Amino acid sequence: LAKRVTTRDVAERAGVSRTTVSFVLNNVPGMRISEETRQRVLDAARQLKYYPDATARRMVAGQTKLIGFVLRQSPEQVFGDHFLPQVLNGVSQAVSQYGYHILFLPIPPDAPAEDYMRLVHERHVDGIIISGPRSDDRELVSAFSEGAKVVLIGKLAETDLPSVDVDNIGGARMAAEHLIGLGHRQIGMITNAPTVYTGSSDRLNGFRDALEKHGIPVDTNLIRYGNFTIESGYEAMKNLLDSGAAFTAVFIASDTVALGAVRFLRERSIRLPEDLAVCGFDDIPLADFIDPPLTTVKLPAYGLGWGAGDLMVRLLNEEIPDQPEIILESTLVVRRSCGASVNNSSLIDIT
Amino acid sequence: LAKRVTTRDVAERAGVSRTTVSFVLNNVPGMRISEETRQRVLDAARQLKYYPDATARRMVAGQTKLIGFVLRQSPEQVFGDHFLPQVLNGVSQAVSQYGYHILFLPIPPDAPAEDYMRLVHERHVDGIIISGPRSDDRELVSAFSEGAKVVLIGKLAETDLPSVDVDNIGGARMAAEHLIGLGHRQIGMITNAPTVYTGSSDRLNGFRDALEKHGIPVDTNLIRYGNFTIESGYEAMKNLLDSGAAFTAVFIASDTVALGAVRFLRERSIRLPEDLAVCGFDDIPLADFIDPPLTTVKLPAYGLGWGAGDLMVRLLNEEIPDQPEIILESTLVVRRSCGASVNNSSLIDIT
DNA sequence: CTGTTAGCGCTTTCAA
DNA sequence: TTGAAAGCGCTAACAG
Repeated sequence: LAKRVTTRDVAERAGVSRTTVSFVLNNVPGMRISEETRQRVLDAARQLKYYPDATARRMVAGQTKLIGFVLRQSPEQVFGDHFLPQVLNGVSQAVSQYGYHILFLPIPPDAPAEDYMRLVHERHVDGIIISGPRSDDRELVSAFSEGAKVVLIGKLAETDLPSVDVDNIGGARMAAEHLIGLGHRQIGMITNAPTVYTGSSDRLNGFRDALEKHGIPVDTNLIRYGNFTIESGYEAMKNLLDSGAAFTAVFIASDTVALGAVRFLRERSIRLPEDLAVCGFDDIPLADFIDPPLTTVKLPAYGLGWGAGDLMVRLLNEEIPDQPEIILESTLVVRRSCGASVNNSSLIDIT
Repeated sequence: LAKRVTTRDVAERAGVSRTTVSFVLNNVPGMRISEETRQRVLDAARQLKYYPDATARRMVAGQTKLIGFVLRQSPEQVFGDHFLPQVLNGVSQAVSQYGYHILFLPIPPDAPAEDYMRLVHERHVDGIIISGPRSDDRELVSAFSEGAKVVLIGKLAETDLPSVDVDNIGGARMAAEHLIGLGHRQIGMITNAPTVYTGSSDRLNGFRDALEKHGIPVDTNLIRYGNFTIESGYEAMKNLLDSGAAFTAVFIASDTVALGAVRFLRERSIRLPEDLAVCGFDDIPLADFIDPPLTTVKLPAYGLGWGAGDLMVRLLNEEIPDQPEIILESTLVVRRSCGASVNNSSLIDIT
């Protein structure tokens, strides 16, 4: 590598001091520099192909202009993460206009929080966005109260850290009401994950809400628990069906889990939606392609990322966000797995 | 924010100089420090919760320990990118053990190369990995020859930049031979994208190779061109079918494009694989779930990322890689869309 | 209008 | 075995 060109070189070439170079190149306001000197500096910089050194700038600026994006997921989860590209893109777009870059750090859930807290302690980044925080990531709370900039994607129970999340309760309620509106009264549910996850218990609660609101008793025998995976959906559905309980519809709080359930239903030759109505959650890309296309709740993935990025920038600017906990609306996407009339058959409507 | 704790504070507290602090904390070899002093320093650091400042370290080390991952894709492409999570994970795993972090930067294809070259010029990063370089990203070549560390995921025609890519030719050949082995002689093809993309023309060439090798004339009338999207597959298949040409199988060089094609075939009530055998490329997660499950060519997404990360680390260590152009093997995943006998029905085999 | 000077926090010769 | 001092490249008070 050729030796690096510094302000010193530019200054020498232009016959001025390093300060002047800095002033000219940064267009420091209030610093009136003669047009002639100015040009000399600019020319010298161009000829020498001078680029300011980011690290040196950070050193003096006291900030890195880097935001850590911590993905608290196991590699397997990451692989199956249909939203990551959108979320990442959202974050990136939100912060790039303010001069920030994204430091991407995948961390398995079983790794100690220390692994990513180092990012903030050692000042690799100005703040961190944590996607999928674990409920025992308590370091976050103390770090935040000590001034660290932290934004959650998802929620951490019993904390008031700045966060962006999907309206899981509302989304689940919407799904359940759709089923109820279609005339179903015996509705089963399979959660997306164990209820230790806030998102899971929220979806379960939304489901319950809707039933109660419509005077339908919640039957615990119709509830099963998924675990993120396709397999867990297969097992849960098998278990639910084999229990002998009667139901005409199922709300499955994860499309991925629903995939497994649908597989099992196919094996048993149970037709959708004729024999059983199925409603999912997430709207993964597959949802529109399985047979029948799955009615589900669409999550605003890009918005999640954008919201987190935007919130972080505000935090970094010392703005006190009026609303540090952002809840994003989700929308019901009606396809054919519930039996509702759909005029835009996915087989024809290509968008 | 509380004032930052520096080596000075630790030194003061331990009653030693900053130098000693640095020696102790970094375990500098050959520096024999009395066990007592050593402990005093360690204690002081712990009590003060001292963390070395990453930026300051970079400043003196002359390297950032950051690797730029540039995603040269439009936002729409990013959204539909099923491989990104795996690739990112691969890169991250490969470099993290060497102390590197990933700087993630999505850049639309129509943005000037300058937008990401700044990363290397201003030394935000020690090197960049470019996923999906544009054929006119020539700055990369000159930058590389001037010592910049660059690794491509994909290929840049007529250059010998270090790169990691999939064996598109071999993969397409494999797909075509599978079809031929099944007895097909009139085989159509829909490309994944215009042939200005190296990957596309490679897949087309692999397809041709296979036919020629088996003495089957290549019929240009059976070739159509996709454009990354589902819609383009729909149109291409429609066009191919309406042309009146006769064929019993189609090789579609992208599962996404194949999705559109399959939609059209369904509309025309053409059964797979009875009426027409279809083979895809990529093995996107959906491939196993559409009806019938799609036979396709699986790409080593994680390996792509890992390979790029590993290559970058070697470059950074000034190792001259014996093989700067890595070509990763792809594998044929036989499902049911081609009519081959499959003992692991996806409806039963849950993995 | 421009230059001198003092750091940012750390590592690392070189002396003591 | 430890400390003084220089310096990474830049910015920004403060003079001149």
